[in-house]
Amino acid sequence: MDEATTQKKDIILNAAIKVFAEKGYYSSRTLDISNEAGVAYGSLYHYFRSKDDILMSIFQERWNLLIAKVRQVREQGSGPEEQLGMVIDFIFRSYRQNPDLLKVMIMDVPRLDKFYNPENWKLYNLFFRGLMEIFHEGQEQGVFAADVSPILATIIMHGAVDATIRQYVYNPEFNKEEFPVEEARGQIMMVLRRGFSKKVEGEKS
Amino acid sequence: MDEATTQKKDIILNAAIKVFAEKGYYSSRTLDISNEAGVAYGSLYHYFRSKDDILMSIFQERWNLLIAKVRQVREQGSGPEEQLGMVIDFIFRSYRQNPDLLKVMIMDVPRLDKFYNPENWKLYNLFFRGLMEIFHEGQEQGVFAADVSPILATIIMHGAVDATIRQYVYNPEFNKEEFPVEEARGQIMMVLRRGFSKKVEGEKS
DNA sequence: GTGTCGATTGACTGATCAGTCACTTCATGG
DNA sequence: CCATGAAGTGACTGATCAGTCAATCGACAC
Repeated sequence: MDEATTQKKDIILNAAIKVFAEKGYYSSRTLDISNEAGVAYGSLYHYFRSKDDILMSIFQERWNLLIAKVRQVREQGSGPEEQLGMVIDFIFRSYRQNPDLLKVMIMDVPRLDKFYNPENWKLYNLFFRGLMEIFHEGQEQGVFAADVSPILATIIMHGAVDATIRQYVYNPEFNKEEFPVEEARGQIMMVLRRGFSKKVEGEKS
Repeated sequence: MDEATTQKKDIILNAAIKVFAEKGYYSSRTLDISNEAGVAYGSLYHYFRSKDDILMSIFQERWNLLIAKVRQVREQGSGPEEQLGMVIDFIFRSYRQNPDLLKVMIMDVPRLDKFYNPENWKLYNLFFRGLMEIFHEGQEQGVFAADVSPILATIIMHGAVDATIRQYVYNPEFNKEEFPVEEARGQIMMVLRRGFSKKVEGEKS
Protein backbone atom coordinates (compact mmCIF):
# COMPACT_ATOMS: atom_id res chain seq x y z
CA MET A 1 0.00 0.00 0.00
CA ASP A 2 1.69 3.19 -1.15
CA GLU A 3 1.91 6.47 0.68
CA ALA A 4 -0.87 8.22 -1.23
CA THR A 5 -3.29 5.36 -0.62
CA THR A 6 -2.55 5.37 3.09
CA GLN A 7 -3.16 9.09 3.23
CA LYS A 8 -6.44 8.88 1.37
CA LYS A 9 -7.62 6.08 3.63
CA ASP A 10 -6.74 8.20 6.60
CA ILE A 11 -8.72 11.14 5.30
CA ILE A 12 -11.73 8.90 4.88
CA LEU A 13 -11.33 7.34 8.31
CA ASN A 14 -11.09 10.73 9.98
CA ALA A 15 -14.16 11.92 8.14
CA ALA A 16 -15.97 8.76 9.21
CA ILE A 17 -14.99 9.30 12.84
CA LYS A 18 -16.49 12.77 12.71
CA VAL A 19 -19.70 11.61 11.06
CA PHE A 20 -20.15 8.54 13.26
CA ALA A 21 -19.52 10.61 16.39
CA GLU A 22 -22.12 13.11 15.33
CA LYS A 23 -24.95 10.83 14.29
CA GLY A 24 -24.03 7.35 15.48
CA TYR A 25 -23.03 4.54 13.15
CA TYR A 26 -26.47 3.40 12.09
CA SER A 27 -27.83 6.87 11.46
CA SER A 28 -24.78 7.86 9.44
CA ARG A 29 -25.04 7.73 5.66
CA THR A 30 -22.03 6.67 3.67
CA LEU A 31 -22.79 9.68 1.52
CA ASP A 32 -22.21 11.89 4.57
CA ILE A 33 -18.80 10.31 4.98
CA SER A 34 -17.76 10.92 1.40
CA ASN A 35 -18.98 14.50 1.60
CA GLU A 36 -17.13 15.09 4.83
CA ALA A 37 -13.99 13.55 3.36
CA GLY A 38 -14.33 15.52 0.15
CA VAL A 39 -14.19 12.46 -2.08
CA ALA A 40 -16.70 10.97 -4.46
CA TYR A 41 -19.21 8.53 -3.08
CA GLY A 42 -17.82 5.66 -5.10
CA SER A 43 -14.30 6.25 -3.88
CA LEU A 44 -15.22 4.99 -0.45
CA TYR A 45 -15.70 1.61 -2.01
CA HIS A 46 -12.41 1.81 -3.76
CA TYR A 47 -10.62 2.09 -0.43
CA PHE A 48 -12.93 0.08 1.80
CA ARG A 49 -15.06 -2.96 1.21
CA SER A 50 -18.09 -1.67 3.07
CA LYS A 51 -19.42 0.67 5.70
CA ASP A 52 -18.69 -1.99 8.31
CA ASP A 53 -15.15 -2.23 7.04
CA ILE A 54 -14.66 1.49 7.66
CA LEU A 55 -15.74 1.18 11.29
CA MET A 56 -13.64 -1.93 11.85
CA SER A 57 -10.64 -0.17 10.33
CA ILE A 58 -11.09 2.71 12.74
CA PHE A 59 -11.10 0.30 15.62
CA GLN A 60 -8.14 -1.77 14.47
CA GLU A 61 -5.95 1.15 13.57
CA ARG A 62 -6.55 3.12 16.74
CA TRP A 63 -6.64 0.20 19.13
CA ASN A 64 -3.22 -0.77 17.87
CA LEU A 65 -1.99 2.64 18.97
CA LEU A 66 -3.29 1.90 22.46
CA ILE A 67 -1.57 -1.47 22.50
CA ALA A 68 1.63 0.12 21.27
CA LYS A 69 1.38 2.63 24.11
CA VAL A 70 1.02 -0.13 26.68
CA ARG A 71 4.03 -1.87 25.21
CA GLN A 72 6.05 1.31 25.28
CA VAL A 73 5.06 2.00 28.87
CA ARG A 74 6.03 -1.52 29.86
CA GLU A 75 9.42 -1.33 28.20
CA GLN A 76 10.14 1.96 29.84
CA GLY A 77 9.88 0.07 33.08
CA SER A 78 8.98 2.42 35.90
CA GLY A 79 6.89 1.07 38.79
CA PRO A 80 3.56 -0.66 38.20
CA GLU A 81 1.54 2.22 39.61
CA GLU A 82 3.28 4.69 37.34
CA GLN A 83 2.73 2.38 34.40
CA LEU A 84 -1.01 2.16 35.00
CA GLY A 85 -1.07 5.92 35.46
CA MET A 86 0.60 6.43 32.11
CA VAL A 87 -1.91 4.23 30.34
CA ILE A 88 -4.80 6.10 31.91
CA ASP A 89 -3.12 9.35 30.98
CA PHE A 90 -2.83 8.23 27.41
CA ILE A 91 -6.54 7.46 27.20
CA PHE A 92 -7.58 10.76 28.73
CA ARG A 93 -5.17 12.62 26.50
CA SER A 94 -6.65 10.84 23.49
CA TYR A 95 -10.05 12.02 24.59
CA ARG A 96 -8.91 15.61 24.84
CA GLN A 97 -7.24 15.49 21.47
CA ASN A 98 -10.10 13.81 19.71
CA PRO A 99 -13.33 13.34 21.65
CA ASP A 100 -15.02 12.08 18.51
CA LEU A 101 -12.68 9.13 18.28
CA LEU A 102 -13.38 8.05 21.82
CA LYS A 103 -17.07 8.42 21.29
CA VAL A 104 -16.92 6.11 18.31
CA MET A 105 -14.67 3.60 20.06
CA ILE A 106 -16.90 3.47 23.11
CA MET A 107 -20.33 3.65 21.55
CA ASP A 108 -20.28 2.54 17.95
CA VAL A 109 -17.60 -0.10 17.70
CA PRO A 110 -18.94 -2.40 20.41
CA ARG A 111 -22.46 -2.18 19.01
CA LEU A 112 -21.61 -3.68 15.62
CA ASP A 113 -22.24 -7.41 15.34
CA LYS A 114 -19.30 -7.84 13.03
CA PHE A 115 -17.03 -6.48 15.72
CA TYR A 116 -17.31 -9.72 17.62
CA ASN A 117 -15.05 -11.91 15.58
CA PRO A 118 -12.02 -13.85 16.81
CA GLU A 119 -9.54 -11.49 15.18
CA ASN A 120 -10.93 -8.47 16.97
CA TRP A 121 -11.21 -10.27 20.27
CA LYS A 122 -7.59 -11.17 19.99
CA LEU A 123 -6.67 -7.53 19.41
CA TYR A 124 -9.01 -6.35 22.12
CA ASN A 125 -7.65 -8.78 24.66
CA LEU A 126 -4.06 -7.87 23.83
CA PHE A 127 -4.68 -4.59 25.59
CA PHE A 128 -6.14 -6.33 28.61
CA ARG A 129 -3.31 -8.79 28.67
CA GLY A 130 -0.84 -5.91 28.80
CA LEU A 131 -2.61 -4.31 31.73
CA MET A 132 -2.84 -7.64 33.49
CA GLU A 133 0.88 -8.13 33.18
CA ILE A 134 1.51 -4.77 34.78
CA PHE A 135 -0.85 -5.66 37.53
CA HIS A 136 0.60 -9.08 38.07
CA GLU A 137 4.08 -7.63 38.25
CA GLY A 138 2.79 -5.20 40.86
CA GLN A 139 1.49 -8.08 42.90
CA GLU A 140 4.80 -9.91 42.73
CA GLN A 141 6.58 -6.76 43.83
CA GLY A 142 4.14 -6.47 46.70
CA VAL A 143 2.78 -3.14 45.47
CA PHE A 144 -0.69 -4.44 44.67
CA ALA A 145 -2.87 -6.60 46.85
CA ALA A 146 -2.50 -10.28 46.11
CA ASP A 147 -6.14 -11.11 46.73
CA VAL A 148 -7.47 -9.13 43.76
CA SER A 149 -7.58 -11.01 40.49
CA PRO A 150 -5.60 -9.25 37.76
CA ILE A 151 -8.44 -9.89 35.37
CA LEU A 152 -10.98 -8.16 37.57
CA ALA A 153 -8.57 -5.36 38.40
CA THR A 154 -8.10 -4.72 34.72
CA ILE A 155 -11.81 -4.78 34.01
CA ILE A 156 -12.53 -2.42 36.88
CA MET A 157 -9.88 -0.02 35.75
CA HIS A 158 -11.07 -0.06 32.18
CA GLY A 159 -14.68 0.29 33.29
CA ALA A 160 -13.89 3.26 35.48
CA VAL A 161 -12.11 5.12 32.69
CA ASP A 162 -14.73 4.16 30.12
CA ALA A 163 -17.63 5.28 32.30
CA THR A 164 -15.97 8.59 33.08
CA ILE A 165 -15.38 9.41 29.45
CA ARG A 166 -18.96 8.43 28.71
CA GLN A 167 -20.07 11.10 31.15
CA TYR A 168 -17.96 13.70 29.42
CA VAL A 169 -19.26 12.71 26.03
CA TYR A 170 -22.92 12.29 26.80
CA ASN A 171 -24.22 13.57 30.09
CA PRO A 172 -25.28 17.20 29.76
CA GLU A 173 -25.80 17.44 33.50
CA PHE A 174 -22.22 16.41 34.09
CA ASN A 175 -20.42 19.64 34.78
CA LYS A 176 -17.28 19.73 32.71
CA GLU A 177 -16.23 23.13 34.01
CA GLU A 178 -16.18 22.06 37.62
CA PHE A 179 -14.75 18.73 36.71
CA PRO A 180 -11.88 19.09 34.28
CA VAL A 181 -10.38 16.00 32.73
CA GLU A 182 -7.29 16.38 34.89
CA GLU A 183 -9.37 16.24 38.03
CA ALA A 184 -11.18 13.10 36.90
CA ARG A 185 -7.96 11.43 35.93
CA GLY A 186 -6.44 12.19 39.33
CA GLN A 187 -9.40 10.92 41.28
CA ILE A 188 -9.63 7.69 39.33
CA MET A 189 -5.95 7.07 39.89
CA MET A 190 -6.38 7.77 43.58
CA VAL A 191 -9.31 5.39 44.02
CA LEU A 192 -7.65 2.65 42.00
CA ARG A 193 -4.33 3.03 43.77
CA ARG A 194 -6.08 2.66 47.10
CA GLY A 195 -8.34 -0.08 45.83
CA PHE A 196 -5.54 -2.15 44.41
CA SER A 197 -2.77 -1.43 46.87
CA LYS A 198 -1.53 -3.75 49.47
CA LYS A 199 -2.41 -2.59 52.95
CA VAL A 200 0.23 -0.23 54.23
CA GLU A 201 0.94 -1.74 57.61
CA GLY A 202 4.04 -3.81 58.18
CA GLU A 203 4.31 -5.74 54.93
CA LYS A 204 7.66 -6.43 53.46
CA SER A 205 7.95 -5.80 49.75
CA MET B 1 -54.52 1.41 31.44
CA ASP B 2 -56.30 -1.76 32.45
CA GLU B 3 -54.75 -4.99 33.67
CA ALA B 4 -55.01 -6.85 30.37
CA THR B 5 -53.32 -4.05 28.47
CA THR B 6 -50.49 -3.92 30.97
CA GLN B 7 -50.00 -7.65 30.65
CA LYS B 8 -49.98 -7.57 26.88
CA LYS B 9 -47.50 -4.73 26.86
CA ASP B 10 -45.31 -6.75 29.17
CA ILE B 11 -45.42 -9.75 26.89
CA ILE B 12 -44.31 -7.59 24.00
CA LEU B 13 -41.57 -5.93 26.01
CA ASN B 14 -40.19 -9.26 27.15
CA ALA B 15 -40.21 -10.54 23.60
CA ALA B 16 -38.44 -7.39 22.48
CA ILE B 17 -35.79 -7.82 25.17
CA LYS B 18 -35.10 -11.30 23.89
CA VAL B 19 -34.94 -10.25 20.25
CA PHE B 20 -32.86 -7.12 20.88
CA ALA B 21 -30.44 -9.09 23.05
CA GLU B 22 -30.01 -11.65 20.32
CA LYS B 23 -29.53 -9.45 17.28
CA GLY B 24 -29.03 -5.94 18.58
CA TYR B 25 -31.59 -3.18 18.22
CA TYR B 26 -30.82 -2.10 14.68
CA SER B 27 -30.63 -5.61 13.29
CA SER B 28 -33.88 -6.61 14.93
CA ARG B 29 -37.01 -6.59 12.83
CA THR B 30 -40.27 -5.55 14.39
CA LEU B 31 -41.68 -8.66 12.75
CA ASP B 32 -39.29 -10.74 14.84
CA ILE B 33 -40.67 -9.11 17.96
CA SER B 34 -44.29 -9.80 17.07
CA ASN B 35 -43.42 -13.41 16.23
CA GLU B 36 -41.54 -13.87 19.48
CA ALA B 37 -44.41 -12.32 21.41
CA GLY B 38 -46.99 -14.39 19.57
CA VAL B 39 -49.03 -11.38 18.51
CA ALA B 40 -49.86 -10.01 15.10
CA TYR B 41 -47.45 -7.59 13.54
CA GLY B 42 -49.95 -4.76 13.62
CA SER B 43 -50.65 -5.27 17.29
CA LEU B 44 -47.25 -3.91 18.17
CA TYR B 45 -48.42 -0.58 16.88
CA HIS B 46 -51.58 -0.81 18.86
CA TYR B 47 -49.58 -0.93 22.09
CA PHE B 48 -46.54 1.11 21.14
CA ARG B 49 -46.05 4.09 18.93
CA SER B 50 -42.87 2.82 17.26
CA LYS B 51 -39.90 0.54 17.51
CA ASP B 52 -38.06 3.28 19.39
CA ASP B 53 -40.94 3.53 21.80
CA ILE B 54 -40.57 -0.16 22.64
CA LEU B 55 -36.91 0.23 23.51
CA MET B 56 -37.53 3.38 25.52
CA SER B 57 -40.30 1.64 27.42
CA ILE B 58 -37.94 -1.19 28.31
CA PHE B 59 -35.47 1.31 29.69
CA GLN B 60 -37.97 3.37 31.61
CA GLU B 61 -39.79 0.46 33.15
CA ARG B 62 -36.70 -1.44 34.23
CA TRP B 63 -34.64 1.55 35.28
CA ASN B 64 -37.44 2.54 37.60
CA LEU B 65 -37.04 -0.83 39.31
CA LEU B 66 -33.40 -0.01 39.88
CA ILE B 67 -34.26 3.39 41.31
CA ALA B 68 -36.90 1.79 43.53
CA LYS B 69 -34.27 -0.63 44.77
CA VAL B 70 -31.91 2.19 45.67
CA ARG B 71 -34.70 3.95 47.50
CA GLN B 72 -35.60 0.78 49.38
CA VAL B 73 -31.98 0.19 50.33
CA ARG B 74 -31.67 3.73 51.55
CA GLU B 75 -34.78 3.55 53.70
CA GLN B 76 -33.67 0.32 55.22
CA GLY B 77 -30.77 2.28 56.59
CA SER B 78 -27.83 0.00 57.23
CA GLY B 79 -24.30 1.39 56.82
CA PRO B 80 -23.16 3.06 53.60
CA GLU B 81 -20.89 0.19 52.61
CA GLU B 82 -23.69 -2.32 53.05
CA GLN B 83 -26.01 -0.08 51.08
CA LEU B 84 -23.63 0.08 48.13
CA GLY B 85 -23.16 -3.65 48.40
CA MET B 86 -26.88 -4.23 48.20
CA VAL B 87 -27.20 -2.11 45.07
CA ILE B 88 -24.35 -3.97 43.41
CA ASP B 89 -25.97 -7.24 44.48
CA PHE B 90 -29.22 -6.20 42.93
CA ILE B 91 -27.56 -5.49 39.59
CA PHE B 92 -25.67 -8.76 39.53
CA ARG B 93 -28.78 -10.63 40.56
CA SER B 94 -30.68 -8.95 37.74
CA TYR B 95 -28.03 -10.15 35.38
CA ARG B 96 -28.31 -13.74 36.57
CA GLN B 97 -32.07 -13.67 36.35
CA ASN B 98 -32.20 -12.08 32.96
CA PRO B 99 -28.92 -11.59 31.10
CA ASP B 100 -30.82 -10.45 28.03
CA LEU B 101 -32.23 -7.47 29.88
CA LEU B 102 -28.82 -6.31 31.02
CA LYS B 103 -27.43 -6.75 27.54
CA VAL B 104 -30.14 -4.52 26.13
CA MET B 105 -29.78 -1.93 28.88
CA ILE B 106 -26.02 -1.75 28.47
CA MET B 107 -25.67 -2.02 24.73
CA ASP B 108 -28.84 -1.00 22.96
CA VAL B 109 -30.44 1.66 25.09
CA PRO B 110 -27.45 4.02 25.21
CA ARG B 111 -26.91 3.64 21.48
CA LEU B 112 -30.27 5.09 20.47
CA ASP B 113 -30.27 8.80 19.69
CA LYS B 114 -33.74 9.22 21.07
CA PHE B 115 -32.52 7.98 24.41
CA TYR B 116 -30.77 11.25 25.02
CA ASN B 117 -33.71 13.42 25.91
CA PRO B 118 -34.19 15.44 29.10
CA GLU B 119 -36.81 13.08 30.49
CA ASN B 120 -34.51 10.08 30.27
CA TRP B 121 -31.53 11.96 31.62
CA LYS B 122 -33.61 12.91 34.61
CA LEU B 123 -34.50 9.28 35.21
CA TYR B 124 -30.96 8.14 34.55
CA ASN B 125 -29.48 10.65 36.94
CA LEU B 126 -31.97 9.78 39.66
CA PHE B 127 -30.08 6.55 40.09
CA PHE B 128 -26.77 8.32 40.28
CA ARG B 129 -28.16 10.85 42.71
CA GLY B 130 -29.22 7.99 44.98
CA LEU B 131 -25.77 6.45 44.95
CA MET B 132 -24.19 9.83 45.53
CA GLU B 133 -26.31 10.37 48.59
CA ILE B 134 -25.20 7.05 50.02
CA PHE B 135 -21.65 7.97 49.31
CA HIS B 136 -21.96 11.43 50.76
CA GLU B 137 -23.48 10.04 53.90
CA GLY B 138 -20.56 7.65 54.14
CA GLN B 139 -18.18 10.56 53.95
CA GLU B 140 -20.00 12.43 56.69
CA GLN B 141 -19.89 9.35 58.87
CA GLY B 142 -16.19 9.07 58.21
CA VAL B 143 -16.52 5.71 56.50
CA PHE B 144 -15.51 6.92 53.04
CA ALA B 145 -12.55 9.10 52.18
CA ALA B 146 -13.42 12.78 52.04
CA ASP B 147 -11.10 13.56 49.17
CA VAL B 148 -12.99 11.50 46.60
CA SER B 149 -15.80 13.29 44.83
CA PRO B 150 -19.12 11.50 45.25
CA ILE B 151 -19.79 12.03 41.56
CA LEU B 152 -16.60 10.33 40.50
CA ALA B 153 -17.03 7.59 43.08
CA THR B 154 -20.45 6.85 41.67
CA ILE B 155 -19.22 6.82 38.11
CA ILE B 156 -16.32 4.55 38.97
CA MET B 157 -18.60 2.15 40.76
CA HIS B 158 -21.10 2.09 37.97
CA GLY B 159 -18.34 1.71 35.39
CA ALA B 160 -16.78 -1.19 37.23
CA VAL B 161 -20.06 -3.08 37.44
CA ASP B 162 -21.00 -2.24 33.87
CA ALA B 163 -17.66 -3.35 32.46
CA THR B 164 -17.76 -6.61 34.38
CA ILE B 165 -21.19 -7.51 33.11
CA ARG B 166 -20.08 -6.61 29.62
CA GLN B 167 -17.36 -9.22 29.92
CA TYR B 168 -19.88 -11.83 30.95
CA VAL B 169 -22.20 -10.94 28.14
CA TYR B 170 -19.70 -10.57 25.33
CA ASN B 171 -16.19 -11.80 25.87
CA PRO B 172 -15.91 -15.44 24.86
CA GLU B 173 -12.40 -15.60 26.29
CA PHE B 174 -13.69 -14.51 29.67
CA ASN B 175 -13.94 -17.71 31.62
CA LYS B 176 -17.28 -17.80 33.33
CA GLU B 177 -16.62 -21.15 34.97
CA GLU B 178 -13.54 -19.99 36.78
CA PHE B 179 -15.06 -16.64 37.48
CA PRO B 180 -18.58 -17.03 38.77
CA VAL B 181 -20.73 -13.96 39.22
CA GLU B 182 -20.40 -14.24 42.97
CA GLU B 183 -16.65 -14.07 42.73
CA ALA B 184 -16.75 -10.98 40.54
CA ARG B 185 -19.23 -9.28 42.82
CA GLY B 186 -17.02 -9.94 45.84
CA GLN B 187 -13.87 -8.65 44.21
CA ILE B 188 -15.51 -5.48 42.95
CA MET B 189 -16.87 -4.80 46.41
CA MET B 190 -13.43 -5.38 47.88
CA VAL B 191 -11.63 -3.05 45.51
CA LEU B 192 -14.25 -0.34 45.88
CA ARG B 193 -14.35 -0.64 49.64
CA ARG B 194 -10.60 -0.20 49.77
CA GLY B 195 -10.62 2.46 47.11
CA PHE B 196 -13.27 4.56 48.77
CA SER B 197 -12.52 3.92 52.41
CA LYS B 198 -10.90 6.34 54.74
CA LYS B 199 -7.44 5.22 55.73
CA VAL B 200 -7.69 2.85 58.66
CA GLU B 201 -5.10 4.36 60.97
CA GLY B 202 -6.25 6.37 63.95
CA GLU B 203 -9.20 8.26 62.51
CA LYS B 204 -12.18 8.90 64.65
CA SER B 205 -15.48 8.27 62.99
C1' DG C 1 1.11 10.22 -29.73
C1' DT C 2 -0.82 6.20 -27.99
C1' DG C 3 -1.55 2.53 -24.64
C1' DT C 4 -2.22 0.95 -20.00
C1' DC C 5 -4.00 0.86 -15.64
C1' DG C 6 -5.22 2.52 -11.31
C1' DA C 7 -8.00 6.28 -9.33
C1' DT C 8 -12.27 8.68 -9.45
C1' DT C 9 -16.95 9.68 -10.38
C1' DG C 10 -22.09 9.71 -9.23
C1' DA C 11 -26.45 8.00 -11.19
C1' DC C 12 -28.73 3.95 -10.58
C1' DT C 13 -30.73 -0.43 -8.49
C1' DG C 14 -32.26 -3.94 -5.66
C1' DA C 15 -33.39 -5.06 -1.21
C1' DT C 16 -35.01 -3.95 3.04
C1' DC C 17 -38.43 -2.56 6.59
C1' DA C 18 -41.01 0.60 9.64
C1' DG C 19 -45.25 1.95 9.82
C1' DT C 20 -50.17 2.21 7.76
C1' DC C 21 -54.78 1.00 7.10
C1' DA C 22 -58.88 -1.25 5.75
C1' DC C 23 -60.73 -4.97 7.51
C1' DT C 24 -62.27 -8.76 10.99
C1' DT C 25 -63.08 -10.51 15.54
C1' DC C 26 -64.34 -10.08 20.19
C1' DA C 27 -66.29 -8.27 24.53
C1' DT C 28 -69.50 -5.60 26.82
C1' DG C 29 -73.82 -3.62 27.94
C1' DG C 30 -78.27 -2.02 26.94
C1' DC D 1 -79.45 -9.67 19.60
C1' DC D 2 -77.82 -5.62 18.08
C1' DA D 3 -74.59 -1.64 18.66
C1' DT D 4 -70.29 0.15 19.76
C1' DG D 5 -65.65 0.44 20.02
C1' DA D 6 -61.50 -1.77 21.47
C1' DA D 7 -58.29 -5.44 20.15
C1' DG D 8 -56.19 -7.79 16.65
C1' DT D 9 -54.67 -8.74 11.78
C1' DG D 10 -51.22 -8.88 7.89
C1' DA D 11 -50.68 -7.37 3.02
C1' DC D 12 -49.02 -3.39 1.24
C1' DT D 13 -46.28 0.98 0.41
C1' DG D 14 -43.17 4.59 0.38
C1' DA D 15 -38.84 5.85 1.64
C1' DT D 16 -34.36 4.86 2.48
C1' DC D 17 -29.56 3.49 1.37
C1' DA D 18 -25.58 0.37 0.78
C1' DG D 19 -23.24 -1.03 -2.75
C1' DT D 20 -22.49 -1.44 -8.10
C1' DC D 21 -20.74 -0.25 -12.42
C1' DA D 22 -19.87 1.83 -16.74
C1' DA D 23 -17.73 5.78 -17.93
C1' DT D 24 -14.02 9.24 -17.45
C1' DC D 25 -9.70 11.09 -15.91
C1' DG D 26 -4.83 11.44 -15.36
C1' DA D 27 -0.10 9.87 -14.76
C1' DC D 28 3.41 7.51 -16.54
C1' DA D 29 5.81 4.50 -19.97
C1' DC D 30 7.48 3.57 -24.40
